[in-house]
Amino acid sequence: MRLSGGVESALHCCVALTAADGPVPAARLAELHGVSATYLAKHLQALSRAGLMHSVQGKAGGYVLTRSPEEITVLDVVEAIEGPRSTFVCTEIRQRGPLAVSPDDCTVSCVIARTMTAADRAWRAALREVSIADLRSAVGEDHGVDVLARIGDWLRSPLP
Amino acid sequence: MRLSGGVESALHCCVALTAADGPVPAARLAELHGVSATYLAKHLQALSRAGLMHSVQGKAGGYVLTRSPEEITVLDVVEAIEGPRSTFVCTEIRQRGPLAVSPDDCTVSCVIARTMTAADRAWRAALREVSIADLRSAVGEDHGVDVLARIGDWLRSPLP
DNA sequence: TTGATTCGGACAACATCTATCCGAGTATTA
DNA sequence: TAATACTCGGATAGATGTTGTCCGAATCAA
Ligand code: SF4
Ligand code: SF4
Repeated sequence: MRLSGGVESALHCCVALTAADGPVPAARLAELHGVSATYLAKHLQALSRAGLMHSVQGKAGGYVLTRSPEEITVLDVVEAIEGPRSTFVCTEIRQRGPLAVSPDDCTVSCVIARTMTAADRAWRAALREVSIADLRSAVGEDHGVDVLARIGDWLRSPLP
Repeated sequence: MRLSGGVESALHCCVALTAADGPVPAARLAELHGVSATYLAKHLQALSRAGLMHSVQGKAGGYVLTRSPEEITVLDVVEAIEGPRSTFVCTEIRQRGPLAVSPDDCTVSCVIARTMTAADRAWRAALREVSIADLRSAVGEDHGVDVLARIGDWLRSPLP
């Protein structure tokens, strides 16, 4: 029950992309964050499949956010990386064993599944409340308002 | 990011134990639920280590709940199986790369970690609201009030 | 004292996550 | 226009954690 580490990288990349005007290659984002370039590319592909960003191929290509930062929630990123499946999967234990209840009495999911699903929804609701724009402004408050500008400049600067 | 399947079995066992007066062996609980006996034993050991139930060895031994069902929450069971660690682990990406922030500016956890931790707390809070007693009463409402009595009778009946 | 029965932790098989590689495709540019 | 350099994309191995199993040590009833 550990969240994939790629979620953290993906969120950082989304925030960094808000500071860039043009497309940014995956290799550049990986160097900025000090992570594996090839592995980060895999996660960026997942974000692209989910429609959060679209890729531009060719010499000056890279990734660009499709929507405005206010329209992308943390939940969108998490579900793009982890998949939309719920954390709890029911195996219908109540229909097994010597005292199994008949499938006719299982029209509604049982109380255990209901409890787990409710908790899962609460988790997702908390993630949906925060947008990439919120993250960006909070980063500005924590580390100075010019940190985004510095990131933008570094992304535009040519590689040595 | 899938919850361990053992959580489901463990919760069912806790509810079943509220219907039994004396200790119940792991093998009996496994047969009742139609799951692997040796694997269920592993999870019951975890619950025992967490102090939710205590084991009685010997001929008429088994597992007994230590507290009343009202005093055991679903969160207690989940944390006993999954471990108390948070779902999100921070790797301090902001301290890496060419624009790394100095550790002096990292006295407080960053906004991404704060968001993830808040969502994790919401998930745990939802699980803490439901007790084993709540599950038991809900099972009675869903499948008839006598289902608990039938489970208790079956647990007491001798093996063929 | 005997003996059957139980738990407890140590041991493989499987799945998932992590990390990597090279080919397909496109805008640049001479 | 044709060569070219750069990009993404999915297919491919390795590490980690989960699932499932086994047998020995301890315990209580007879
Ligand atoms: S969690 Fe609920 S629905 Fe799933 S097997 Fe258990 S009783 Fe059935
Ligand atoms: S910026 Fe936040 S989530 Fe990212 S590494 Fe730093 S503390 Fe962790």
